[in-house]
Amino acid sequence: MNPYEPHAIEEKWQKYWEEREAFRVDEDPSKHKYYLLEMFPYPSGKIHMGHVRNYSIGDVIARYMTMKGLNVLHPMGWDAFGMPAENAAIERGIQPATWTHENIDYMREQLKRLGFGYDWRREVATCDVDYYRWEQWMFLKMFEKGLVYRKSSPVNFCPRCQTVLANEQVEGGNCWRCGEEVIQKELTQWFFAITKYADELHEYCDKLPGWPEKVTSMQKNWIGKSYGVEVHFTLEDGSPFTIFTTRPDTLYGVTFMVLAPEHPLTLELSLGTSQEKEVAAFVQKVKAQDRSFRGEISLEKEGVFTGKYAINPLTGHRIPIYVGNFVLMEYGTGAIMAVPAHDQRDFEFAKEYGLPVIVTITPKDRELNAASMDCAYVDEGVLVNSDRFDGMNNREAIGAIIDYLEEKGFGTRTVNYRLKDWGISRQRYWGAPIPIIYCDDCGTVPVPEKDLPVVLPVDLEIRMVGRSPLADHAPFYEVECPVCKKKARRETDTMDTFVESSWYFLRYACADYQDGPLDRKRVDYWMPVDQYIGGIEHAVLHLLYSRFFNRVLNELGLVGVREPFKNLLTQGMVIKDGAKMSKSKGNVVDPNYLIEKYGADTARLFCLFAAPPERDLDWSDQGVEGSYRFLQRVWRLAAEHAGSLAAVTAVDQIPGAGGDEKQLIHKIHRTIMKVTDDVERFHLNTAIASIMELVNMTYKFVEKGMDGERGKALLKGSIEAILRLLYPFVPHIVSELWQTMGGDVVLLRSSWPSWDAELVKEEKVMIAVQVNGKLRDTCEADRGMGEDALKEMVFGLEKVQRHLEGKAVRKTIVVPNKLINIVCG
RNA sequence: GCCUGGGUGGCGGAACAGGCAGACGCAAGGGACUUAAAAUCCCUCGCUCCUCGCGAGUGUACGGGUUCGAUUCCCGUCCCAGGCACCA
Repeated sequence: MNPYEPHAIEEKWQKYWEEREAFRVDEDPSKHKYYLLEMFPYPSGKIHMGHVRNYSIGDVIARYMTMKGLNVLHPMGWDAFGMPAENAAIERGIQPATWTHENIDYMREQLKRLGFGYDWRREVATCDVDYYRWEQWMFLKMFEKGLVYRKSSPVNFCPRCQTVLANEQVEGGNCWRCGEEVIQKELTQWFFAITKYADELHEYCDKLPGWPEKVTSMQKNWIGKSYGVEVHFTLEDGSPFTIFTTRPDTLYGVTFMVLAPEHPLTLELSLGTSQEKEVAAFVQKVKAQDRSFRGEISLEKEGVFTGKYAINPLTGHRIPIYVGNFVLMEYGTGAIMAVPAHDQRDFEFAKEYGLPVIVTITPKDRELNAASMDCAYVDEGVLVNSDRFDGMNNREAIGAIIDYLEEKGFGTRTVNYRLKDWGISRQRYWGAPIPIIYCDDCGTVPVPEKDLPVVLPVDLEIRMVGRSPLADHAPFYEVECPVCKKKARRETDTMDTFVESSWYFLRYACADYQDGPLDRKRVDYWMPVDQYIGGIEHAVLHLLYSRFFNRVLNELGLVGVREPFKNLLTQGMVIKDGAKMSKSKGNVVDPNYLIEKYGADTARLFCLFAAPPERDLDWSDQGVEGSYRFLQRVWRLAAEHAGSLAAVTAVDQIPGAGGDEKQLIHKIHRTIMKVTDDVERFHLNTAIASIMELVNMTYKFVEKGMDGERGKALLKGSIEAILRLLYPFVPHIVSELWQTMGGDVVLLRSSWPSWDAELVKEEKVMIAVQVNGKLRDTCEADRGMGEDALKEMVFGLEKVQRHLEGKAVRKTIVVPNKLINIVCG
């Protein structure tokens, strides 16, 4: 028997797969397709354990689905634009393009050394002109449709990265990438109109049963849909003053109004009043504070009276208008009605400035006293002081009051979203150029389609100056206006790299297509992605952008489906010593080291066995040893008997078999059933555990001595089942052993084993025997034994007798083939 | 504060639909083989108590409830992780 030498066999089989293009796949309408996708990596330099885990899970599913006979698309590519390439350029004087491509080449080799089966013909790198040229094309189409526009607005800016960030890319006031505190800056930039799809994106969250609820609820939360009403108050001169509220049931309790400092009316209202100076000073002061500071929930509520009043359309009351630091311009109308009795924020503000409190909702069990309240009452109750709505439950009142407002023309039912449009301009070099030209005479002119692509020059010096190096590179920005042919200037910002990752999964379907962005026919064959696998960190970023982008492309006629990802699996992080692996923590395990020490199969097996995919994986060096030991055990089992079993025909059932043979047959079939079921549900850790059990039992079978030819045939049947079941997890060692045993490796790749439902059942079953719900004994019985026979047998047991002593049996519960519980007392 | 998850041995984790809690693996302890070590194989392994047995009790964050029976269902509490958060 040869010893298990992972390196030699892994190299051998990787070469074999490569030479035969084993994972090449073509569109074949006669076969069922299965599109399996893992989130593509950023080519940062080398593969880390998170990738190994993600791609190991994916590879199991891809190989399993292939074995089941599906036509499996399993592609890989590179999210290749981004800042680290520029940083490398600044720090080491290497061109971003060179750095990126070198990294890609190295990482591609690493993926191959891990034995992942991809159709490499479909590889895409987003920094290649052949990729981003189509993104520019899409940008132009979106421009035509009004889905992309330019505006000046305060934006999130990271001083370290020297660029703008989308709202989704700010985490608790800090940059999602580098952690630097984000500041606000007024900039003109390009936006994708994702809010036009806010409602649909929200609604479809409930139509994605294949997604973890955690992710859809995070997306819903992010979109932040709230139902309410815009109420038209008026100023004393009769001009309109509209606010948004979700609580029209409290309209009779309004005692003041508050405007956001940025609201255009704020300064206007105070003009000519005694408050003018004070308001102006307040607005100045608030604007000087940065947004993360203003967002602090603990921030003291402050405000100033504007000098003007509004009229409540329901009551006709004259209500003072304030400006306040806690009202946001970006949400609703930038103005609110304040009901201190039933809103905690309003309550705090009212207390601070001595404003009145009017109770309009009372709880069922007590009276509220406006004068003595120490916090707002925000729960359900019955309306009071509310004219015709008195006595109504406040939940019902919401609808009733909205109806009344609409009838009278005082308001309009409205839905508000927290989601903002997606700002995509980045003042960075290493990204896809935005295909726009600015002309003094013609204004903003899109680059004509025939002039695409706008190629990113790859031969300029990269410096850290707070704007794109492209802005200093005349050969790029000096351009003639496509309309009037006069001198014009090209847009020098590039697109957010999340744009590239919003459609790469479509390009895989037709990566070589040259006549357009996507080959509809091929895209239609493969889409949607049947299973998407990646980290939870993209729950709102990438996954929301992709859903938006796919919809746009669907409307452009490029894709047939509305939702791109049918099923989503979010895998957990890889943890060591209680923290995520990171250079700064010094707890990184290098995949190269693992491959060298144990081989790729062991690395894969450990990642899959140590925890279920969705959970965080606690790294354990001893656990890796254990996985290695298991593979050695499998190796010995198969390799040792390969010779003596060469001439034997494998069987997995023997009519009339008994004893150990029967037990093993049963185990083989039950394991096949269990592993199939587990893999379908992504319970890969338990799938491996049950294969281990079968291996253990097969060893025992060998030790007990096989019964001649028949036993050998069964042993071979068991080993073959083990190898087949193990193939998706550890394909190198299995391929080698399969070949050693004289099997056809091509066949192996398409033969997931099936089980015989009859053989899964055991004829003898162990019955748990309980007295008053406590386990007292177990006994063996024939499957399907009648209740009476079973009772007779069980009542005869000594331990049962002992616990029944002196007690009367009240009843007996029998769960067929499982349990009997005798209730006595 | 709100929305998701989650809490099971020394550890990672099992238990699919309410029916033997702790599969599988790691670690630990004991033994076999060996001149020795490694490797391999065998045994023990939730906790407590005792008369050490074919023993008793107890045990899935905590407190209740439903049930013959609850890790699983219901109510309440605590803790941990992630997300959102003056969003009107």
